[in-house]
Amino acid sequence: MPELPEVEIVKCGLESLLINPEIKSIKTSAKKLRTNLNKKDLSFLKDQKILGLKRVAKYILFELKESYLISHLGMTGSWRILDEKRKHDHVFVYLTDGRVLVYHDPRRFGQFDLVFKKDFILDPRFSHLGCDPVVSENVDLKSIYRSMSSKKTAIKSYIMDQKNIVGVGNIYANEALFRSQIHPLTQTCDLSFKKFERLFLAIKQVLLDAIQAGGSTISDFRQAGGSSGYFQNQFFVYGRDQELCRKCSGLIESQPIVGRSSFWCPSCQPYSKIKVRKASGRAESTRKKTSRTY
DNA sequence: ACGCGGCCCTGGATGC
DNA sequence: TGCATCCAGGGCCGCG
Repeated sequence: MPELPEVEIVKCGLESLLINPEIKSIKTSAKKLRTNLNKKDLSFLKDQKILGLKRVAKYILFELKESYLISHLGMTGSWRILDEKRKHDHVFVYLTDGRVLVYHDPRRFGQFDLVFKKDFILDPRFSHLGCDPVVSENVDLKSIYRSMSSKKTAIKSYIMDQKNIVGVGNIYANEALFRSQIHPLTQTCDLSFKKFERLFLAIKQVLLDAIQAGGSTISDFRQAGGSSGYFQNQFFVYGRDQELCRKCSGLIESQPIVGRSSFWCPSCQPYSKIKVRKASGRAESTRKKTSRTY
């Protein structure tokens, strides 16, 4: 299930496969993906040179002269150079060097689109994205924290919302919360700045570690080219319900949070509401100090 | 305005 | 063995 690390790895894999490539034509299967290229797009894409690849959040962008061919892997999307046709192959990119790049997606949650560069900035999919913990420099944590504190939702759901922080899906949200010792149900308004800062660093680190390990391979994810990642061997909590915590040997617990399976260690991630509350005078002074310090 | 549940979709696991 | 049911989840939509 591709989150930021997996998408980054697929993008890098595609970069290495596509040296000086030119699209001859693109064909699609009749099956519906979440969004498909239409006939007009397909005719526009003929004879276009691929100038480069970018990753924006969990999207892969094939940079063309005036436009971007957008690919989102959804849950089970993958790219490979066509060897033999397989069930669930949906998009075939015929290159002028004779090779065929093929997009495979059993669950068909993937998306394709063509967006002109001039329209890119206004595209609602890209205009509301939060910061990218892996590539953004000088992230203004204070301002994210201010906006977060005014909301009331489970922190896990908050960090998975691409409007807030991009690239974090269910696996890495669980793992980052474990690393920063925060219970996933903690309300955003109850989290201190210090804990949020710790969480943000944990998110960044877990994403970087996963990239380093080649991503996580759970059932469907494959790198461009087909090899597996091995970050799944380093999970502390994800998918480990009722197993022993690798840190304290307590039992990992699990429960859906906002519709997504969530895992935590109750002793490493105690659920508490410790925060500097705004109501009291004492809290107010601490709050002032907080905003000065950070 | 914002938070949350439902939905899309298929393959694998589980239950009977 | 074979069929039915459930579960996984990224992002969009609609409801309260």
